[in-house]
Amino acid sequence: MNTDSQTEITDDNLARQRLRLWLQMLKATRHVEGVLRDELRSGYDTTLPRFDVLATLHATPEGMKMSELSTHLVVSNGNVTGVVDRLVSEGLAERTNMESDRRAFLVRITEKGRVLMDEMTANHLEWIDKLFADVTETDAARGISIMLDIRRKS
Amino acid sequence: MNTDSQTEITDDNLARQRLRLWLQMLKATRHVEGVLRDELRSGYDTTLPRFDVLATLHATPEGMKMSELSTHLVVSNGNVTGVVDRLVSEGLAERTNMESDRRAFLVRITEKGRVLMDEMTANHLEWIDKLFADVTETDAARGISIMLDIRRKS
DNA sequence: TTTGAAAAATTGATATATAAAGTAAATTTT
DNA sequence: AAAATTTACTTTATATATCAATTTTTCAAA
Repeated sequence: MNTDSQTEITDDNLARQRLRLWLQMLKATRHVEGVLRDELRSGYDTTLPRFDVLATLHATPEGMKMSELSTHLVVSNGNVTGVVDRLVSEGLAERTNMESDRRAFLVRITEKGRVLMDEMTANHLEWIDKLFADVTETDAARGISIMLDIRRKS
Repeated sequence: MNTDSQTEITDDNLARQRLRLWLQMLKATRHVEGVLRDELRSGYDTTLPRFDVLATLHATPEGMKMSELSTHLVVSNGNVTGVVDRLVSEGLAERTNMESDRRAFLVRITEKGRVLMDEMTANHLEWIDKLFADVTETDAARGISIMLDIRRKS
């Protein structure tokens, strides 16, 4: 048991510093999402969730299961169902039945989706590069490490 | 104009590293939000957006305008309207007309809200402290600095 | 001081999101 | 192998979110 008052104060300060980091993460994330959302809407008439799913499929041309998509994007299962529904109706993605497991679907990007994403991902990289212009390579590496540390917990 | 091929490769690597940071920020943020959401629902039968607004009001007992709330939380104006509506109907927040500007409202936490938040914020600090347990004080400071750098852009 | 533009909120339409319940298929248990 | 679980996904209900349009007020300029 920790009964040392100096240590308690130190622990409390650390906790508050961690809280500050969390609040700043939230603000920064929402800020970036806002900019990306504007670019996607004005330039491509699409939304961030659709882009996120399609970008994932673009990076994995062999396709993914619905559950793999939701795990990768850290969103709920039902959420992915709806977004993929719209992508399919727009002809940008396709659902294929899996012969190995008839409960599951293999979701894949279509040729139309691939062509679109070839262009969009290049722009996306530029948007991020501008937004993160003040972040050095060292800081980026450190930031990535911190984010991984956070996600490792519970 | 940059025509040096070595520099181009370096720039490209940096851009890709920044993109990696962004993707990890998104994942970490969603992970933490998921944990907080679960705690708030199971422990207090409330939601993350409601908590975020109420926590802001709790930290500013003199109250804030709707637009100040939305700016602070980096969400849209219409969004805040709805969340505050529910907080008011639950008796946790109140709207007051501003004599200085009849277009605006002053939103304040109620006594009932304050009592509730006194307890919730303490728990919230603990949840974050656990989730960020692997983040040292130095890393937290660096992380905060990185987040501020990002938000300063555009 | 009247006109015009900007600011503060709300509203309505649409798209996300989650949670919980439900369906169907695959696995594990007994 | 029949029963109980688990897994993969969808569906429904509800709560966020954004955007665009609208209302009301304020502010600035002619």
